[in-house]
Amino acid sequence: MENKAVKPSPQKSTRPKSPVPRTQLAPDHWIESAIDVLAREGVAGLRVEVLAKACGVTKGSFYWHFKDRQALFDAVLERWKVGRIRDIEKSTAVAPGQELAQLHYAIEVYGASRNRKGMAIELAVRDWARHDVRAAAVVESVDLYRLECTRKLFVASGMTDAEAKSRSLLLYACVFGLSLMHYDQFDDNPGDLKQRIAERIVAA
Amino acid sequence: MENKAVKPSPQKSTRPKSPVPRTQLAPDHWIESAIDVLAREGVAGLRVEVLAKACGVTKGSFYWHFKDRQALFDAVLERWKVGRIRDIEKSTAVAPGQELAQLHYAIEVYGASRNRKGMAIELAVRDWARHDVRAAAVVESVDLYRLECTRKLFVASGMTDAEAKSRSLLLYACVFGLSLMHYDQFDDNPGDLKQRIAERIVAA
DNA sequence: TGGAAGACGTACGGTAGCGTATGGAAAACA
DNA sequence: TGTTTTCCATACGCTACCGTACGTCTTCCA
Repeated sequence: MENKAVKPSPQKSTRPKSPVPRTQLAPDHWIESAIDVLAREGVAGLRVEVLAKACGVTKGSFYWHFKDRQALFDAVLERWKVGRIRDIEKSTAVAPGQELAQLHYAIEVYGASRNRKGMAIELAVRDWARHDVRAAAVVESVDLYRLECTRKLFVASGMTDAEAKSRSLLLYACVFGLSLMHYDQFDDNPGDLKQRIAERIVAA
Repeated sequence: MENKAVKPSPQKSTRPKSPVPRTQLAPDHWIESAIDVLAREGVAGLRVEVLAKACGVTKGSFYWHFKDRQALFDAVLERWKVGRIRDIEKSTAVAPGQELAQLHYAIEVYGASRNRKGMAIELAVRDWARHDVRAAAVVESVDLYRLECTRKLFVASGMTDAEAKSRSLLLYACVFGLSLMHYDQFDDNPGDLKQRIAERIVAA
């Protein structure tokens, strides 16, 4: 396995066509690939040589684009943060009178099975935040933004500010908490359970 | 650093007094130490040589008591499981008429700052369960037991079974979800927020 | 067209960790 | 007191990483 004098092999069968812009393209590719791995394996899976193999290159490329592993971590966190804030803005902008419907929609979206990867990233980042102050700071800022947005929705639907705050916190706590639990055997109609929970969170 | 011909040093200054029962004592010590590390660093921190140093011994001891690393994992999961079930039984046994008070107490206990380590273990095990089927099975059985116990409390307090199920799920989802979130900056009176949330979960 | 910079491959040293093999001390036992 | 069993230490091989040094190819530009 060692000292294997591999032939040069100029064409590594990867990179079949990308003759146009070589630069400024790779960093994004690294980050997106890293977020994929983050969703599947958590931050512990973000290893330089593994990512390189997943990208079809070697470490040489990585250390050209990033100072070190921590630089990739920072880039991943930053991209996650801006992505979350953009999504929150998009999903809490609503016409007057539709606030409660929008809150229901927000709850449903997080629990949807099509959003499995998004929730996996969410949980991975939160677990990351339990051991890393940088990740914790990002999670805190995202949480604050989310809580503020849904608080405004509750206020717009007629609640007091104190009540809106507690509802907002309840909403996200429940959304993330549900994704932590294993209740498949608890009820044969989980859709009904979720519906009742959403009502309890949103309804007056 | 290498090939350091260390002197035998028969007395390693550890084990100052334990002349009574040598056997059958170490395995528990390993498991308890492992759970400590689990709370602080997650399952990724459960490394044989690190644990050995924390216990004041070497790997030799570990591999005498455990077949391999997975055996320790299994032991940790088993101990956590029986500990959780014992606690649940203790905290959901209640005199008739006190069901709602007991539910409030359960919510408060999980969020209490004195229970920080317990919640850290809880989150570590749940993150573990996202990448390991054995941990997932343990979490599932514990969740099922918890959900059943609180469901009975809600039923005993006069709710329908369907409503009790959704409340039970809401309770634990919220408890675990809150511990995932960073909302220190969201409100200057988190106690009031928690109180309102608990009311929303429990009250009719 | 020839050199310079960009982008990547290869090889190396170093660390951390798993699991095994083996020796050795202490206790239990006969 | 001698032997066996417990229990642990030491040393070893192996793998997976991180980060660096350096070589190589391509592309762009004067």
